[in-house]
Amino acid sequence: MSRYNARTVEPKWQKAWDDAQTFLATRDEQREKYYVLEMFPYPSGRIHIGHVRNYTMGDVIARYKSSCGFSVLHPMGWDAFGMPAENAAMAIGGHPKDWTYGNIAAMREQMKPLGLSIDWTREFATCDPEYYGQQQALFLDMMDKGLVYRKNATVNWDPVDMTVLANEQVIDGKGWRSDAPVERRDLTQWFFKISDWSEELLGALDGLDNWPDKVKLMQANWIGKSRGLQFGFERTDGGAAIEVYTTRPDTLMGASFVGISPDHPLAKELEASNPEAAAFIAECRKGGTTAEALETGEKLGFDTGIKVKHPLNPDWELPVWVANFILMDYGTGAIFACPAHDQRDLDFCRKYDLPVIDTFFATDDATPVENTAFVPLKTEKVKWVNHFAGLDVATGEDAVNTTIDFVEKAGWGKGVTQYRLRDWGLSRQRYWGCPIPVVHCDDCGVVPEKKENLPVELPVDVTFDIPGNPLDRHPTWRDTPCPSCGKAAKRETDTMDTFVDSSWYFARFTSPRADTPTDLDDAAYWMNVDQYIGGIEHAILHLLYSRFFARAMQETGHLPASAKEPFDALFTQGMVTHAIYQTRDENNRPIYHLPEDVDEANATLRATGEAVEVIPSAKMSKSKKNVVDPVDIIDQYGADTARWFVLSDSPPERDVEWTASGAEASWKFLGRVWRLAEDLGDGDDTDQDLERACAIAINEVTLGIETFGFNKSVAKLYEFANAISKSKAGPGAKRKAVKVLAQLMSPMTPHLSEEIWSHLGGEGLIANAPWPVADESLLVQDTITMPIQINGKRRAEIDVSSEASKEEVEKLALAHEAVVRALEGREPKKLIVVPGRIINVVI
RNA sequence: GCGGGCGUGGUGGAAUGGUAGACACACCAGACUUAAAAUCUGUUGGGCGUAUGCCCGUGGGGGUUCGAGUCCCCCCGCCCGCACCA
Repeated sequence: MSRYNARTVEPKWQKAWDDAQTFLATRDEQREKYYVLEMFPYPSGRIHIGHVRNYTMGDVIARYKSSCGFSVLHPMGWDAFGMPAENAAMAIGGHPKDWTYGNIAAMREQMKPLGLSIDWTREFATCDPEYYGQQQALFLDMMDKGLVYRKNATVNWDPVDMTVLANEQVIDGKGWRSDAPVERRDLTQWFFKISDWSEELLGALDGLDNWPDKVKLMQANWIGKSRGLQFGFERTDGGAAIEVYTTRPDTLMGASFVGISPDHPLAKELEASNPEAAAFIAECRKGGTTAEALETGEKLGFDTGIKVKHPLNPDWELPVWVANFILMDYGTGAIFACPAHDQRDLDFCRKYDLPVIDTFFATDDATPVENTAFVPLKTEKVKWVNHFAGLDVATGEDAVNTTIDFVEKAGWGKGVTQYRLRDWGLSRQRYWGCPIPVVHCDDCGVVPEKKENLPVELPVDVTFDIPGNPLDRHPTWRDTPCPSCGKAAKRETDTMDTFVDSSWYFARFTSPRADTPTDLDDAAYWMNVDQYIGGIEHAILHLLYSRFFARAMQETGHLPASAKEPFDALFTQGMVTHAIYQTRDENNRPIYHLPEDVDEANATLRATGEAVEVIPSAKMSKSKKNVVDPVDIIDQYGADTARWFVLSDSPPERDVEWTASGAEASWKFLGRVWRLAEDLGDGDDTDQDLERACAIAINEVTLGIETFGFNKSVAKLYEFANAISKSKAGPGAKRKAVKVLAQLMSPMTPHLSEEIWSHLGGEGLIANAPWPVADESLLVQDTITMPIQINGKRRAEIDVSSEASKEEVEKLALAHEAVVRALEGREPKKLIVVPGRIINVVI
């Protein structure tokens, strides 16, 4: 008996697939196409076990669909621009380009042994000039269609390094390198007009039937459509009225002050004239730009001394405050605060001693608000106090609508639909990205580069020894003649957000070498992506931007109308986690230990026997040392084991914890399957039970794959393998069953399956064999077992004919000993029979 | 802070509102072996009971239902996102 040797078997079959060009995607109008795509990786340099999970899932789908007769496209590429390459250049020297391409080569070598069914002829990296040149062409077309514009926007500014920082580089409000407090600063930047598509992007979510509800909900909330009231507060000093937008106009009688953003025009006016205001606003500009920083930071206010009149009572004056938590980007940048029904407003009013006025109460409790705002659901009925449109008891929803109608009739405000979605700022003041292909000319203004001059390539002779954007200080690259008038002009030195790169790569895969962004015929054949797979962390930005880009590409003639929604089905997979092992030093600080240094069973260090603390299931992180390297796993057990393990146990959308014992168990199982096949004889014998087990396995494994229940498919395959090993059937029947087993396992463990297939004399490659079909006639059962509940608790079960009528089942149930005993001669209060399912006798 | 999700034995998990714990890990027992490994067989949610069996049990509390892990409300914990990380 020879042991299955993955180390020799796996490369053998990978070569066989390569030689046969098994995974080459070809346009075949005779066959239905299937495009499966996993979110492409950032080339960090090492593949991560999370990559293995992601790509294995896609590979299962791709191989399965291929067996089902589809013409499959399953490509791979690299999301290769971004900050880490520049950081590496700063930290260890060298060039971002060399670092990136070196990493790509290394990762490709680590990925290939996984045996993924990828068409590697379509591979590209977003930092290839061939790719980003087409992206520049696309950008120019979008410019032409008015989808791009420039305006001022706020960035994180490091006053010591004199450079723009990404949010990630701001730690507790300080620059990550300089440790200097970060300031907010305005720059002129490029924007995509995604907000024009708010309604379209929101409405079209309804059609995405094969997207997770949670993702659609997150996107809908992100777009944030709301209906509210916009009106002006007149100033007592005769200055321009302050326009506010509110989604709760019904609470206007509870207004306590008017608040404006530090970036509001009025605030800027005060900044120029009032030193105190200027000092406060300067204070507000400290710290990072994230919504999280703004909303979790201390709420600060400044009383401007300006007063406005309440629109319903000219004698009622409200103070105007500048408040640091009001965003200029949303609504009008000004609000009125109603502290009784908004916790943030309440906290602010208590802090600055501003009035709190209740406008409604719960229907059964009229306790005035103290330190907890009363914020019922908008659908809940509440009792109003002194509502100006005469409301008594009504829901918040009704109150809002009634109020807007009232105000519109009275003529001092209007109902307005707002979206929270902001335009997409794509400018980055960094080197390692796609250059924005425009030129700034003193005479002509902003001039698009000519298409024949694309790609605008990044210069290679740059250094990263000083902070800032090397493009900015590269005269020979920056200085260029104006494409329009030919006079000396300067290139735009901003590069594009890397989200731009990933917003259309899926379309490029349909014709990766085309000399236009896409080839419309290829795009029409391959688009849409039938199944997209990636992490939930991309639920909003990447997926929303891609949906926007698909529409923009349609407007600019690069995608057919049918590809408006680029991803027909989306699946968001969980992370691979691992326990953290730690001991403590004399100061009780944790010391982390690598998994291989720990005896898992006893939770002790192998070297010393010292006990370790085990923190289960944490995100893998190098600093916590809880990382397993897929390369080591493949070396030790082979790719099939790694693939089988990441598909086992945990449902794909949930996190899976990597354990050494689990990997070991997967490896043992695959060995068992090989031994099942190895010494099989042959014959004409058949076995009814095994045939039935085959039919059940085919149906259930297939269902599992179709519904992303890979863990369930795996469990069914265990059952099926167990059934075969326990079966007393003859060699002919067993041989047939094992061939089906190999086929059903082939999307998950393709190498082992090929080996078994060829060993058992299967025809050609199993990768090309058609997916097995269950003999439905074997699945029909004569009798079924039904549980009997008494008052909802299971007390007995009966076997009934699968064709028995409801009445017959009732009769049988009532005659059952346990039921008779429980009834004690009484009639049941109720008798529920769910055919084929359950019987419940209520006494 | 806001938006979204998750929580089931010692562990990973299974369960169209219908027998909670499939399948696997781990543990324990047995077979094989001089021995170990490997392999094979069997037991295993907790409690009570000689036993037919009974009680408890899906993060905590409440509700809807003949019936709730599943639906609703409140709370706790953890995870993801928050627009310049990818």
